[in-house]
Amino acid sequence: MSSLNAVFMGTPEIASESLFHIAELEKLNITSLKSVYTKPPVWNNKKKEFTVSPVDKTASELGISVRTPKSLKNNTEEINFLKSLDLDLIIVVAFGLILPPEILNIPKYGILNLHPSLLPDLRGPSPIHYAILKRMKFSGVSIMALDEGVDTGPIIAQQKTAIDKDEYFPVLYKKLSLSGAFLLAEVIKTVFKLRLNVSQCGLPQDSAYSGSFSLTELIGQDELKTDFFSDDPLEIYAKTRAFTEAGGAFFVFRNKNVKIIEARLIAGENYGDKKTKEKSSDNAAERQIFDYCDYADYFPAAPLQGIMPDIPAGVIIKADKSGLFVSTVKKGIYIQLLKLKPEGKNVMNHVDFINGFRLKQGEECR
RNA sequence: CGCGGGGUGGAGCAGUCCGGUAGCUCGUUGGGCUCAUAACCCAAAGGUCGCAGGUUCGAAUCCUGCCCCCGCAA
Repeated sequence: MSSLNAVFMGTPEIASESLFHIAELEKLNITSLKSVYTKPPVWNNKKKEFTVSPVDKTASELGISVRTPKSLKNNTEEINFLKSLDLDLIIVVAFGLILPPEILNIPKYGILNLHPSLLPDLRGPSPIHYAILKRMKFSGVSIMALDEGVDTGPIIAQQKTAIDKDEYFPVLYKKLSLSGAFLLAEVIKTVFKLRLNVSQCGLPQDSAYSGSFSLTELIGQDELKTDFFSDDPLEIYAKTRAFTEAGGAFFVFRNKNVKIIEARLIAGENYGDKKTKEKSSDNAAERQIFDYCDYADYFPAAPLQGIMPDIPAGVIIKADKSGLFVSTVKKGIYIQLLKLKPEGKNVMNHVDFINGFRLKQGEECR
C-alpha cells in the first residue's frame, strides 16, 4: 500500500511530541509528510531575537520543510499549495490558527485533530490548565475529525488519564502529550489500513453534554491573581498547580506581585472533625473533583502543632526553616508556600523568601 | 529607543536620597551543650559592592557609558 500523503500542523511542545511519533510512521512508510505548518516565529523583545516554535524546531531537525503563514483564511497561495500536494490526510495538533472551510475537504481521508481533554469536556484553547483549575481527578486526550466548529468534530478515539491531587501542570502536560501522540499514531495507522475518511467514522459529540463547565478560555492576568484573604484555598492551590512556571499564580505582597511556584494544601490538626461533614455536604465526590477531604491526610503535625483554630485568613502562622504557612478563609486549612518568585527576582525557596523579606509569624500576608 | 524592578561573601536582603571602618537573616567550617536534633551557645573562614571611565583627600553611595537577570506589555 502506498503511504499517506500528509501535512502536519501544530505549534507548541505537545504538537512537537506528536510530530516525533509521526516521524516514526514515516520510517515505516505509513505516512509521507509533505510539509509542516506552524505559527511564525515571535519576536522576543527582551532577548532581541525571534523565537521559533517547538514544532518548527523539531521539523527542521527532521529535515521537513516548514511553512509559517500568519493566517490561512483567504490565503489562496497556501490553499492552492495544499491542493497541489494530492493529500490523503492533514494532522492538526494545537496549531493556533483556524482552518478555513475550504481546506476541510482537501485531504482525501479528512483532517485529524488531537485535543488534550475528554471531549466534549474542556473545549477551547486551555484544556490542560482547566483540567487542573477545575480540580478534576482525571482528564485525557481525544482524537477527532475536524469540522467547522471549534473542537466539535466527531470523536474517533479517547484515552483517559488520572490526575494526582498534587499534580502540577508540566507533569500533566507531558503525560497528555505522550498519550496523545501515541493515540494519534494508532489512529493514523488505522487510517492507513482501512483507507477511511475520518469524518465518517467518528462518534458525534453530544451537544447537550457540553455546558459552560466544559468550555475553556485563554488565561489572562485576572485568572492568575489570588488572594489569601478572600479566595478559597482549593482555588488558590488549583491555580498554583495549573500555572506554575508559565504565568504563575500570584498574590500581592507589600505592593509587589509574588508568584507561587510551588505550594501545598494542608489540613491542620483541628480540621479532623470536619472531615466527614465536608465530604457529605458537597457533591465533589460525584463530580470527581478534588475537595478538602482529599488533602486531609496531610498532617504536618510537627510544624503546625498547637496552632489556634480561629486565625483569620491571610496570616502568616509560621515562618521559619520548618516551613512557611499561611492561613486561609477555610478554618483548619493552610497553604504551605515552598517556592516563590517575587517580582523582579528569581525563583527562591521559602527560607530565602523569609530571610529576604524578614517575615515574622503573625504578620498579615499582604 | 514600549513600561518597570534588580545586580552587595555560598543564598536571600539592608545600606545608595544626604560620599567617611562592609551590615542583617541564613548557610558553611570548627568547638560547646544535649539521650538526641533541622533546637540552643561560642568562634572562624568567606566580598574586585555587575563592568569601564569620570568627579573627589576619599565612591557600594554622585556623573557618563556598557553588560547581565527578571516582571508587565506585545
